[in-house]
Amino acid sequence: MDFTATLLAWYDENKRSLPWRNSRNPYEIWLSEVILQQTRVEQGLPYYERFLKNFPTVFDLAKADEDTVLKLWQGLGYYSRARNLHHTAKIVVQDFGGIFPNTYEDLLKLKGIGSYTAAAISSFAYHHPNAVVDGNVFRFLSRYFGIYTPINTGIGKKEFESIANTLISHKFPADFNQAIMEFGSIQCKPNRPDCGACVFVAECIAYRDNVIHLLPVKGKKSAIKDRYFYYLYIEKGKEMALHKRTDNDIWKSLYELPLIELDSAVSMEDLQESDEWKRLFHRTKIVVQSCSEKIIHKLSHQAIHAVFIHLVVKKSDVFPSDFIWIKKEYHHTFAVPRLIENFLIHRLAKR
DNA sequence: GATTCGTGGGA
DNA sequence: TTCCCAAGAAT
Repeated sequence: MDFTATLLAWYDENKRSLPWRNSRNPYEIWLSEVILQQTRVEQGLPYYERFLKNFPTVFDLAKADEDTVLKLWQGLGYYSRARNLHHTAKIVVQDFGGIFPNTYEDLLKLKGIGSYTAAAISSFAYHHPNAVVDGNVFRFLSRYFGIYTPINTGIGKKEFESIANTLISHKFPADFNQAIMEFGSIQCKPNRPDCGACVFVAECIAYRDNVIHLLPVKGKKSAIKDRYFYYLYIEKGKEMALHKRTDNDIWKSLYELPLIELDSAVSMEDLQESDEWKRLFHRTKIVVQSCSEKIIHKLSHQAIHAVFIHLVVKKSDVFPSDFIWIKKEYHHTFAVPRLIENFLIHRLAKR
């Protein structure tokens, strides 16, 4: 058997049953692919079900508020995906009458759709022979062919896409793409794959050379930056303050507690000497109720050192206009980062 | 083209 | 504890 026949035979025997498989609805495929970007199937699956239930069609998604979309996305991370998803839904409805583009090139023009997702939609929905290259495909092909080009470079990406596009079955492009990703995910795993059970072991260059654990090659990752967040849980009667993040930074468009960010860890005394603290509270006498232990929230490239400070202020106190005052019991209707959600649910609920 | 965008699970 | 990394894309 040749490569494709071997792969498709393996897939037929070993494929998982997943809700977006066998769908040829471009909206459902697009939704699943965006949710699954840099996300494990098990983590993304419940989000896929919820999105499809709340937004059965692209028209439903297009007419929703961005805040509603972000709330449904809460906890999944990489929130630009949700904003781009919503933006693209509106484009598809307004410019294309709700019909998705059906070529790789036109799909690539949409926000949130890169080379992988364009290939996925064009092959799964329209059976066009565009090869998907995700992390699973990088790993499998780098080992099978013994390729040491770093996969996280432009050169590497082009090289592997070129190879995948020469391999892809023109008769079964959708099944081929599903199969090669499934194979990388289930059989050609990152750690200690069971090469004795592999249908490609006889031809695998990395196995022959005993370098399975060295492939794929990746360039070094950038350093982790430390940041120091002092979050203010400000109570004013039955209300509390929130703030919406708008900068091009982590958690853009999500809500959070009012924040003082400093460039180092400081004591409560020093915090109250900071310019931002004075700007917020110079005209009022606030009462500091309590202060949490430092919580270290780890992201891919940042470590957030967070402290939550509980304050009580008077009805007459005035604060910046970008503060949003909400009834305390409504906090769960706002999309917030996990760090904030954990505080609101666990710490706050204990009172 | 190197960096930056979250979160959670497993070794 | 720490590190890796998972159906990538935008800048």
